[in-house]
Amino acid sequence: MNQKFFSLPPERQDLIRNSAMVEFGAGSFKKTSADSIAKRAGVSKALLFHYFKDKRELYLYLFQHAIDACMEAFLSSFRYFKERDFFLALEKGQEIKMGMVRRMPGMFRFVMRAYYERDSILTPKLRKKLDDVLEQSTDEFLSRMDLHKFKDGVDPKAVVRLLMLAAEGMLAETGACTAQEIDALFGEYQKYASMLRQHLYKEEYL
Amino acid sequence: MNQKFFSLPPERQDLIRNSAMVEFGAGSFKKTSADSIAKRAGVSKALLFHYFKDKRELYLYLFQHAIDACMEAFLSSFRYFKERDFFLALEKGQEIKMGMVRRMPGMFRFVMRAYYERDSILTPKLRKKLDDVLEQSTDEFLSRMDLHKFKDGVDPKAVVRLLMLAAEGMLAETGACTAQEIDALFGEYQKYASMLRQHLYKEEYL
DNA sequence: TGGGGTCTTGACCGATTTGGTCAACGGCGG
DNA sequence: CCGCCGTTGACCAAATCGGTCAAGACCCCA
Repeated sequence: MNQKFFSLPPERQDLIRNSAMVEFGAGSFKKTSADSIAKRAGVSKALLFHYFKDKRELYLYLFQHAIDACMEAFLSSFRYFKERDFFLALEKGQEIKMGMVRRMPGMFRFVMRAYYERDSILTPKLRKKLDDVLEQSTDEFLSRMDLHKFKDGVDPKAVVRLLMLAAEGMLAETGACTAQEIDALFGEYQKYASMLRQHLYKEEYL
Repeated sequence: MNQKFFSLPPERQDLIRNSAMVEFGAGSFKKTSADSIAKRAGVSKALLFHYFKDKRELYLYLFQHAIDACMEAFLSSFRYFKERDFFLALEKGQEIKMGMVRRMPGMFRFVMRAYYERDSILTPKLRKKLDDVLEQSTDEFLSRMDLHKFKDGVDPKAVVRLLMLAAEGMLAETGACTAQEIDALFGEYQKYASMLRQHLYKEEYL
C-alpha cells in the first residue's frame, strides 16, 4: 500500500477506514464495491486506489489495523486499571469497548464477518492473530480477577462468555450505531451484568 | 406469484425457500442475485422467475412464510405443552426453535436482516406482523409461567431477553449450520440456562 | 408409438455495475 | 511563476444484473 496514506490527517484516515469497514461489514468481500466505500467516505474511487493497490489490499489492511487497535486497547486497559473485581473490571472493559465502537463504528461487525466469511481471503496468519487476541484477552482477564467472590459452582468463564454473546447479539440487531444507541445498549448490558453480579456473587461481597 | 409452486413436492419447496433465505440473509436485498439463489438451490434461474414474478415478490413471500412458520410453531408449542416452569418451558421452546433452524437454516438470519435492513422493501404491514409475533410470544410466554419461583428482585423479562440475546449472538457467529453444530450450540445454551436457573430460582424450587 | 401437458432449462437480452486506470485539475509553498 | 501533491471525473473492458423465451426432458394416457 501507499505509505503516504499515513501522512493524511488522522481524521481523514479514520473516515476512510471506517467507511470501508462499514461497507465490508455489510456484505461479503466480493459483493462489496469500491464505489460504495468511496461514496460513503465522500471521496472519489480513484483516491482509494491511489492509496491501496486493490480491494484485497485495503481489506487485509483494515483487518490488520482493527486487530492492532483491539490489542492495544486491551493492553492499555489492563495497564492502567488494576481493578480485581470481576464485574467492575468487566464494566471498565465494556466502557472501553463502547468507546472503540464510538470511534470506529462497524469495526466489530467487519472483523466478525471477515473471520467467519466463506471463501475468506484472510491469510492464516491473520486468522491466528485474531484467535490469539480473543483467547489471550479472556484468559488474561480471568487470571487477574478475584474469582473467589463467586459462589461455589459458578464457572466464571461461562459468565464472561454469556455476557459476550449477549453483547454480540445486541450488536447484531442494530446497524451502524449513533452515540445514543450505543449508550442505550451499554445501559441494557449493565442491567444484565448487575443482575448476574447480584446473584452469582457470595452475599458477603455484595 | 405462481400458485403451482405449492403443488411442488414439499422438500423441493423447502429447498428453494431455504436457498433463497440463506442468500438473502447473507447480504442486502439489492446485492443478492437471483443467480446465486438458483445456484445454491441447484435449479435454473429461469425456474425461479417461473414461480415468482420477480425478486421482490420472492423476498416478500419468504418473509411472510417465515413469520407464519414462527407463529405456527409458537402456537402449537403452547397448545401441546402446558409446562409452567420457566426454564423447562424455555428449554422446550428452544428445542422447537432448534428444530426450526434445522429444517430451515438461514431463516432467522434472513428475518433479522430483512427487518433491520436500510432501504427496506418490507411493507409496514409485514413489519408490524413480526413485531406482533415477537411481543406476543414473549408476553404470552411470561404470563403462563410460575414466576414466583424466581428470587425476589429478579426481573424474568430480563432473563428471557438475556438468553435470547445470547442465542442471537451464537447464531451471528456461525454461518449456515450443520446438524451437529446446532446441537453444540444448543448444548452451550442449556449450560447458561441451567446456570441462571441454579442461582435465580429460590432454593426450594431447585 | 405418438401426442399432449408439465416441469425445467440453456441461451440470450439490454442495462447496470464491476475493479481499476489515467490525464488533468486546483490549491499552496516557494 | 513554477512545481508539487492530494484529488478527481471520465473512461475502459469485463463481469454481472434482472428478466425473457423457445425449446428440451419427462411422464401419463391413448
